[in-house]
Amino acid sequence: MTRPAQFFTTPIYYVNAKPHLGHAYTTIAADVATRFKQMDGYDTYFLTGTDEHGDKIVQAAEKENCSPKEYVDQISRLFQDLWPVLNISNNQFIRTTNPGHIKVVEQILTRIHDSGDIYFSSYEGLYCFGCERFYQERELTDGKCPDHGTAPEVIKESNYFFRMSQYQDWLIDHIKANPDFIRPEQYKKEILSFLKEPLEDLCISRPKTRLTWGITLPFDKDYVTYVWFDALVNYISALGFPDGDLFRKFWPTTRHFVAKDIIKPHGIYWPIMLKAAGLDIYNGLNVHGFWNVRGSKMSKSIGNVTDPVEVTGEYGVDPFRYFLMREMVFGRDANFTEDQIVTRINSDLANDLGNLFSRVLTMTNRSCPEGFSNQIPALSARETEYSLKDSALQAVDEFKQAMDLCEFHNGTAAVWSFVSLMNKYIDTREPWALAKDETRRQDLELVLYNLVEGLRVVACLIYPVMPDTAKKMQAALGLNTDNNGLVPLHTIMPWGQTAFGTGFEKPAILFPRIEEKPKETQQVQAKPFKPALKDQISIEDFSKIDLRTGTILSAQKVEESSKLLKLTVDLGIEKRQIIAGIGKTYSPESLPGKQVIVVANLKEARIMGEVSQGMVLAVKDKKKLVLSGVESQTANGKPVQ
RNA sequence: GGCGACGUAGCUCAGUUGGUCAGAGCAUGCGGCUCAUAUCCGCAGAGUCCGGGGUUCAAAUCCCUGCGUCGCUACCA
Repeated sequence: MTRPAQFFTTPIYYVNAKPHLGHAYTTIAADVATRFKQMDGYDTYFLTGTDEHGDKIVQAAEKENCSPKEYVDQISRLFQDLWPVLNISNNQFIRTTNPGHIKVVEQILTRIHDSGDIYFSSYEGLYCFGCERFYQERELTDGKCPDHGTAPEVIKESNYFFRMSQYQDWLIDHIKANPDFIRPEQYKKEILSFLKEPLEDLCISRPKTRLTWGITLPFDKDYVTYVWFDALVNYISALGFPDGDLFRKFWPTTRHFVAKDIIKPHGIYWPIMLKAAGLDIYNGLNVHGFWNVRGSKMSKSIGNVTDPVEVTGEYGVDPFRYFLMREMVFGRDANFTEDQIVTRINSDLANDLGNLFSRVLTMTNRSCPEGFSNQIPALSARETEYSLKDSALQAVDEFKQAMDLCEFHNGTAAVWSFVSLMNKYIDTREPWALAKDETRRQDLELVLYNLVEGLRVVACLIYPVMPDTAKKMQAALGLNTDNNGLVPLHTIMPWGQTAFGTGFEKPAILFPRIEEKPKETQQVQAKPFKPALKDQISIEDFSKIDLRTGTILSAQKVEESSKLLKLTVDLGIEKRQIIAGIGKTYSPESLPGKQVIVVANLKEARIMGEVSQGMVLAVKDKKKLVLSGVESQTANGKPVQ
């Protein structure tokens, strides 16, 4: 009998920054799903990798004084090195700079080009050669490039476009006909609502005069492909499209794990690309939410970008994986704080499971140093009264049901309900009392046997989330761990697999408690995961900025704008018109008379059709912008040092 | 401004298709046990399920509206 197949992927991560918590979560989730499916008898394949082309990479490489290839090698290495640390069991790590991948991208492009869904279209635009980019007319200042002060040239640029609109109705039908195509439900709704608007064709190329770090179009050597075909095709190139064994076996079973920010490319562009290329559509998309850190979205400027390497170093891999799976409702956003991870580790792992493991094995070791005697089955008359079997069975069922739906929080919760039940069971049966009464020797053994059996079930179920701990527990329980902790789901349940006549070692501590919580809090504040500041600049850099005092003379709303105000500012020597995005915090009437600090030598810009000759300084606090002024009234136009 | 969410006990949040849905964990208080990593077990708190309106025999759960928070985006020089 052949085993059913299951293919899981993570997105290929863009190598413009080192891995953070979000990357770790997606990858761990996919890993947990993979390990679960393996338990459930599936033949799995698990793919992750890095996305390495594009303009941003070229720029980043220039900054680092190295070639794009050297740069992407370096960052991609960080990802490749992280996964073993997090116990990720991926079968392959794909890079979009791999020759094999590039070849498949060319094939797909050729197919779709041949079938007529890629067309060439030229358009005229205003192009500034200095900036190497097109400008909209409203972006220009007096018809000139705001950066270079030169008139942009009207040039005709042509690009390749992917005709998506004709597949729109097909996609809507496909999504509706396959309820599992996009999960959870809320994201399916979101995609369908996107699809209510007509789809525009997708620009899929860049001329080599503008971008060289990419894959050359097979049908036009002067162009490289841009983002979509380059990146998404990794999912099939990794499997050896078009005729690899892996491709045939796994492709139809694909489930992609993605974060909610990239559902559009995955939920719309990708299926349409596949359809246009005449390929099977992947099976489905599992969409998860974002991790906020300490209450706000991860961002470099807030300084809360969380490094999974640091967290793992602090708390260990398994606790980290457990926390991520237990705390986030798959699909929704969740919050990550030191306090919460410490609480989870202490209460769920150390107190509930770790302590249970310890107390059961210590008692068993003491009461039955030679192991259980095999008279226990004879006690079947009392089995119902004493058994944990039904609860264990329920835990296994609920676990399986939840894990199948990627409801990892519910899966772990089901296991922990059982753990909690075992703790209650001990309280009720009072094995320490039984141990003092020789006449109740058999009752004692039965109670302990049931508990050891219960631990065995738990040790098997936690494998997808905490593979190391699963193995450790199984070893302590005298089970075979040749398969590194993986025990087939259907073999867990026959109750009574614990061997007779073999004693147990005194157990090691599974999860040490993290003590001194107040101290922890202090440490967190004293040592943020990452410094919040931008790179250092020299005094020369700073002196280039000409800051002056100025007084707002008048202010009015910019029409059709929600937060832009048009200010007239007296700089002493001259008056300036400045457009400022402070309309959410300040009303126009409240501004005249206020003295502010102005960046006086900022290039002119045109915003919403209005000229802006400078910028007023303001402090950004969440969405609020608070103007920065001077401590006491001064003359206008004075330099700020 | 547009699009999308979210607003449930002190805190963090569960509550797919409306009728034991008023819940869990943590924190707090009291009580119990002593096998165990000072762990475990039991009990308690009375929270207008953001406000208002509507649909319904019945709504935290559906519809409308108001307020608040957040994300994306547009116009953050």
